[in-house]
Formats: sequence, C-alpha cells, structure tokens
Amino acid sequence: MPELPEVEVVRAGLERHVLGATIVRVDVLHPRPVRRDLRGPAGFAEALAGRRIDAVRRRGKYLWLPLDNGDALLGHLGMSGQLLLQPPGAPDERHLRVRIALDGADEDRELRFVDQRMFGGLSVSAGGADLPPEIAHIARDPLDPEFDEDAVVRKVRRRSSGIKRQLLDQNLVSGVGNIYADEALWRARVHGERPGDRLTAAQVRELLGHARDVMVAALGQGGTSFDALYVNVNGESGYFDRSLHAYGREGEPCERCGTAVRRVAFMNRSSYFCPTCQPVPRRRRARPQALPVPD
DNA sequence: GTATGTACCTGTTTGC
DNA sequence: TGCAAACAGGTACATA
Repeated sequence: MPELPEVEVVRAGLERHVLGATIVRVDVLHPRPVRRDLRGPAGFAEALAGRRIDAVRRRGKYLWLPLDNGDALLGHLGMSGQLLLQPPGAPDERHLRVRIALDGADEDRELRFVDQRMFGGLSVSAGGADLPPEIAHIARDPLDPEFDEDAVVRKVRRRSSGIKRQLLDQNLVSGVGNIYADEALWRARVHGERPGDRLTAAQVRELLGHARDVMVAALGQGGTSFDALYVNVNGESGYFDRSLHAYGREGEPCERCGTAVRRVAFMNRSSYFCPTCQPVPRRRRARPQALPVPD
C-alpha cells in the first residue's frame, strides 16, 4: 500500500535512472490505468512518444515527470501500483498495464507500470510540468519545505470532522494514508474520532509532528511493505512494517500499556488503536437552545 | 464551504 | 469441495 514514503522512494529511484531519457514507445496493455487521459490509450501513447524526461517530481502521493514540451506524465500508484525499471527482455509481470520504452536511461531499461487492482493510473497533463492542474487541489505534505503547519492547525481546529478523517483529507494535508494516520494517532495518544474542533493547537501540532516523524522513519528504511504488492523502483521490498505500533496489530498488546489493540470499521476500512492510551471520545453534548433575541 | 457516504477494482481469505 | 461474501483502501464524486 504505497503511501508518501513509498512514493518518495519511487521518485528518488526514477530520478537516478530516467532523468534525461527519451520516451521511444508506449504500449498500453489495459485501458483502465490511462482512463484519466481523455485522449484514450492511443492518444496517451502518442503524446509521450519522442518526449524527453526533464525531472521527477512529487506532491503527496502523486508523481509527475515534466517533459521537454511543458507537458508532464502524471501518475498515481493507487492501492497496488508499481513503477518498475526492467531490462526490455524481462518477462512481463502478471499485472503489467503500461510499458514505456526509454532511450538513454541507465542500461536502456524500460519503465513499467504494474497494477493489480488498477486504482492507480497514468495520464499526460497538458502544461503540467511545474504542477499539473489536475492535482492543484492536493495540499502540500508534511515533508514539503513549504508545508504551512500553522495554517493546517487552524483549519483542523475549525472543523468538527474526526481528526483521522481530516488527516486522510488530501486537500488539507497530503501523503498521509490509513497506516500512517493510525500510527501518528497512536504516538500522539489521540483517538481518530476526536473532532478537530475539540483538540488544542498543541495536540494538532504534536500529531502532525508524529505524522512527519513516522514518514521520515519509513523513508529511511525504504518504505513500508506488507506483501509483494509494493516494491520500489528496482523491485526491492521495503521493510518498515516491523516498526508499526498500531496498524494491523488487532489483539496484540499495546507496546506502551499492554492493552489489546482494537480494530474498528472506519470509512469502509479499518482503524487500529489502543483503547487505553487513545480513549474513545465522549459524545459531544447537544448545543444549548439559543434564547430568542428580542427585537 | 463542510460533512458524510459510496463506487471503483481484483486477488486472497474466510465462512458456510 | 465449492461457492459466496468479506476484505484491503486512495481518490473522485454525489448528496445534503
């Protein structure tokens, strides 16, 4: 499940190996991953052929490769996507969706988009070299030097939505997925259903700090991997899952207090938390009826 | 603008 | 053994 650290690992890998390479040919093996490109698979391939890759950039979980004509190849790994660099003769992966032949890449390898569940995808963004307009709404992530922590704290504390839902809102702060949201909440001893407007500024600040710390730690270890779905640009698995305290540990003792970690349904997925360290918030009291104002 | 719920997608696991 | 349901979850979109 690629989250920000995994995507950054891919970005750095691509930067090392494909910068300055020219796209020779593009084969779309399944139309779904290029669904966001309105030109269709053939138009997508045509728009890329002959273009040179000038950079490799990232915002949150989106990656884009600025091209020499001002457009960009925009990508998202979704749930199960991988960007692999393989020798042209390597056997096709089972879920190979798009093959991009490069000239001038290290050892003339080809770039492959492999995606089992196809939540991810690629598209050509017109004029998107600096920042693709398709992702202009995606907020900066906590690792971005221009991340405005004070502004995020203010926004969180203006909303009544639960703090976990806010952490996952890519328009507010990007790059945080289910795994790192649970991990940051565990570290901060905050329950994910606590309303943002019931948290102190210091609590929100601490939580964002933990989110950043856990992602930096994962980055240092090459990203998280729970199964073979995610591997970095060279096909090597990360191994950060050994360091998680909450996510995926239902029934195991909390490493701080020993209470069994609980799993609850949340937005069609799961939340993991320690019921002792992260107490379930009490229900908000009903607003007192406003007194009628005399004219 | 905010809050909330759901569709999308497929391989694996679980339950009857 | 065989089939169906549940599960994983980031994002866009619909609705109120």
